[in-house]
Amino acid sequence: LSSVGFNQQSPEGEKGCLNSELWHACAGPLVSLPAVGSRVVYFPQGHSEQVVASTNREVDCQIPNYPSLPPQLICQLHNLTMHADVETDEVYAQMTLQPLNPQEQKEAFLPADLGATSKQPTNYFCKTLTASDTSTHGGFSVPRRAAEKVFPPLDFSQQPPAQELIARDLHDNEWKFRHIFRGQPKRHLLTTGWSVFVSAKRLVAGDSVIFIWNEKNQLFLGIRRASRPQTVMPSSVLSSDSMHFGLLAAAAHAASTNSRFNIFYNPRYFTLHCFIFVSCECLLTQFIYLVLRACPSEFVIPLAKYVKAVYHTRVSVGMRFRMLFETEESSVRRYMGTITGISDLDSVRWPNSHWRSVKVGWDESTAGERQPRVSLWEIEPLTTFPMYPSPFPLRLKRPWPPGLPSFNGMKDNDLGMNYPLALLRGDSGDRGIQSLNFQGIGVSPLMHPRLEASML
Amino acid sequence: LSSVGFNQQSPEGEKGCLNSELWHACAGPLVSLPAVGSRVVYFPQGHSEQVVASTNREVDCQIPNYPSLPPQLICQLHNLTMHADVETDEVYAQMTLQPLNPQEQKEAFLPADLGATSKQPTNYFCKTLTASDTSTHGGFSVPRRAAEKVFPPLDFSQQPPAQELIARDLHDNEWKFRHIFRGQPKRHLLTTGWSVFVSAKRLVAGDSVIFIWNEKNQLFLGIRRASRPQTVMPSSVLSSDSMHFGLLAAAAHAASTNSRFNIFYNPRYFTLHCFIFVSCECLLTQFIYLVLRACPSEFVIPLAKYVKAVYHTRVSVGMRFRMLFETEESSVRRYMGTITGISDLDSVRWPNSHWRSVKVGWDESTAGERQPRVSLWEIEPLTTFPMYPSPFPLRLKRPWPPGLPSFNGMKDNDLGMNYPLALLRGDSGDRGIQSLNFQGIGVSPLMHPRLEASML
DNA sequence: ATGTGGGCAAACAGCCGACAA
DNA sequence: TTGTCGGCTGTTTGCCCACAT
Repeated sequence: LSSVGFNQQSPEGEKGCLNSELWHACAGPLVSLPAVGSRVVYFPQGHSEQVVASTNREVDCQIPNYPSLPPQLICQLHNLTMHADVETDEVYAQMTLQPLNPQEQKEAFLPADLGATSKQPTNYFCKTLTASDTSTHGGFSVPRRAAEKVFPPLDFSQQPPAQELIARDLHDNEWKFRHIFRGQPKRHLLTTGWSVFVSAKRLVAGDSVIFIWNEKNQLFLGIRRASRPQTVMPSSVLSSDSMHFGLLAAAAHAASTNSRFNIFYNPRYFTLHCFIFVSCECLLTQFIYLVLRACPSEFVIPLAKYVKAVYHTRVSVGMRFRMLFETEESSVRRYMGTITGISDLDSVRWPNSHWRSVKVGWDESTAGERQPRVSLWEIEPLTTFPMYPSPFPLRLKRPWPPGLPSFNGMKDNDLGMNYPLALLRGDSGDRGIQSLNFQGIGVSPLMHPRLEASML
Repeated sequence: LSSVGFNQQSPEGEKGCLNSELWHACAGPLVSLPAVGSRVVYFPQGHSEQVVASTNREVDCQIPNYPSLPPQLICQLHNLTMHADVETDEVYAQMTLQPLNPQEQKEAFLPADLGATSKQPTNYFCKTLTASDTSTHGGFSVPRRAAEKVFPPLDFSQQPPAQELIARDLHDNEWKFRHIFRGQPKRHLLTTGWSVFVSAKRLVAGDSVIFIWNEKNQLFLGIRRASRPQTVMPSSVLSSDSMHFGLLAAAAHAASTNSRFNIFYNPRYFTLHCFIFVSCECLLTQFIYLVLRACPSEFVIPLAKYVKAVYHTRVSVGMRFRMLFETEESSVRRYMGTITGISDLDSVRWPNSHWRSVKVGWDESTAGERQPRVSLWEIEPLTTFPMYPSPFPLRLKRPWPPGLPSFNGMKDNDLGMNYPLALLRGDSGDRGIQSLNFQGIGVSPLMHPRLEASML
């Protein structure tokens, strides 16, 4: 009775039956989770970075070295549960890891148990909400192909055709919507029930909704907020210094006793990379800012991935590579770059760590940008043939306006595979948007002639 | 640029100019903070308890002993800032502590620098919100004496008398209310602006609002939620095991290097004490549950308080004592009990700790209840004369219903000094409420004859 | 194909005194 | 003294289409 009113821990966590497809859809296309039972590599240094990201506090005290804690621990993944924050619906995973003993460690390098599960659902759509979608004046405008693909078919003999949709979110809450096909020209709309959902989830223009239609004819829906982690305030519990002590001490203790420990992995805390381009259009200089989410800070990766990258891949300064990025519209793109150095990120505390040991330069960034660092397993070295700097990329986006999150002139397609979008900032103001905004249906983003032409 | 959108740390914390009176009013009458510069005693064990309370997770892994960490650290309090959670307005404090070196420790016991600041404001009122107060149908009914005491006087030549009130909350946000004196009979009301406040703070019936009128003729307002900590979900950042490692490692490191460390103190995470009574009324057995908030888990206390309690007070089993409690309506009450034992709470990990070393029995609880534990400095031993068990106390309250937080049949007075309230649960259902609900104006709670009669 | 806005009806918010506890 | 309610407006919500992109 001393814990009256404290039983708020995510109920879906207790049951452990959170919908995996939906979780992955919300986590994004780059996120894959190691398989339960497989061997993984855990990087305390990367874990530390995530704590910095989530507490928004750098460590400002002297944290001693933990001699028993190497920069990476080879572990057995005993348990993995997917969760979603009750307040914000932010997805995260809890993992139970057990460091292998020295004997097991040696054996670990022999069999390559590859095992990463990334069940991106097939029948789903993702739409970035417009001002109309989130206003109280109306409902939700469903992209036609999306509605046809993931909603149950309407009875078109009715006038107008309409039905009730029931969808479940990550917490297994039920949401009911009236789905109607009307208007001139005809279109799919969600009316009654939509605004309740918008206000309950506190959605604003720019956020995204995801609908999934699975094999069992069940409908699910999730949300992805527009790059602003909401919680970012564990405050009042533990100082960020103590948190860093905590993760190091927990890992060190587990390593020295070969016992299990738990970590939380939040795939939506990305490493942000910033690209800046200078191009010329309409005889006016254009500055193009591009902020991309790289692979999330994966501080637990499959052992096989680590072994392959560290022991079976030869990298050297000057070598060219490709790397996957998630765009603001949540599709995947590859960017190219060159390795400019290989060195310790923190040679004092974490000597000989492979975590972000590779300094890189991006083809598209100006020389003025500081070099970001990546880890070996994040990049795909190109050894076959050398490439000269590629033409300017297409997935451009200006940094999120710090104030209100309103959108103008944006276009997305209807199935999550968005087409390129270019927003320019420069002397000619927003005029450039018009000339670059297009729908590249059936055209490879890398090959779209119009944008390439406009950039050079 | 890698921290785009992450600057959400409480702005008032940066400036450090949060209104102290308001903070204390929200923290409650039992909370006092040590003075900056003074010497305090820090209990890692108590800190641990607060982490358990805020994460709602017991430690389920084996945490090793930290040999360099004694059960209590004598520290210098270098810095103390008051904060309020941006989302929930929950108050908390950050303290910077520096363990004294052995030489300083010895000296510490000589001069008794007493120093606890508890600036409970004088001109304030606290009202528990009714269903009418929080409904969208109307405004806020201001208790007459409260309005006269803390609101600027109305111009009664107007018909009806009305004015605009501007009050600031803990985040220095401005809230405007129309204050009007009307109705038949006449009463003070807050109308326009009130519902905006209620929905912005997500207040429900049972929560409390506090208005303060200070010497500079400024009006402040704060809230206190009805015993349900809202956040309780640091989740997704660090496992509770790691948090325990963290607080211990941080304190141990600071102790061994005599360096500073930071802690968060959340005064609203109380120790809940549960009292159960059995009485007879209307020929039906009545079970009366009483849940009280004890002194909060004060794991940082003034050194003088510690020295006095531990070295200058003689306690023994069988001794009677009094202890302060905060009631559901946020006034202070003393309850009496008897010391039933003195022993380590955790003799393995924290031998010879004074943290909750005193086992007690309460006069009002039945024998079936397990004995709670208190610390020496929380109680006030009675050495003058022995007392037999006091008549049943009056401040009764049934445990908060787990579901919706609705109130019925509650009465509070207008100045935070609430009068007794009795709610019964038993075979006769809620009928008992009627017979026990009263206003004891001018009657000492301990002496109210009607309730005493009804209980025995 | 789909975002926005005007028109309109129904629902809700919110101010008032009456009444009762 | 103050909590709740019925009565009564003014505002908002939310469904419909037209129109523009």
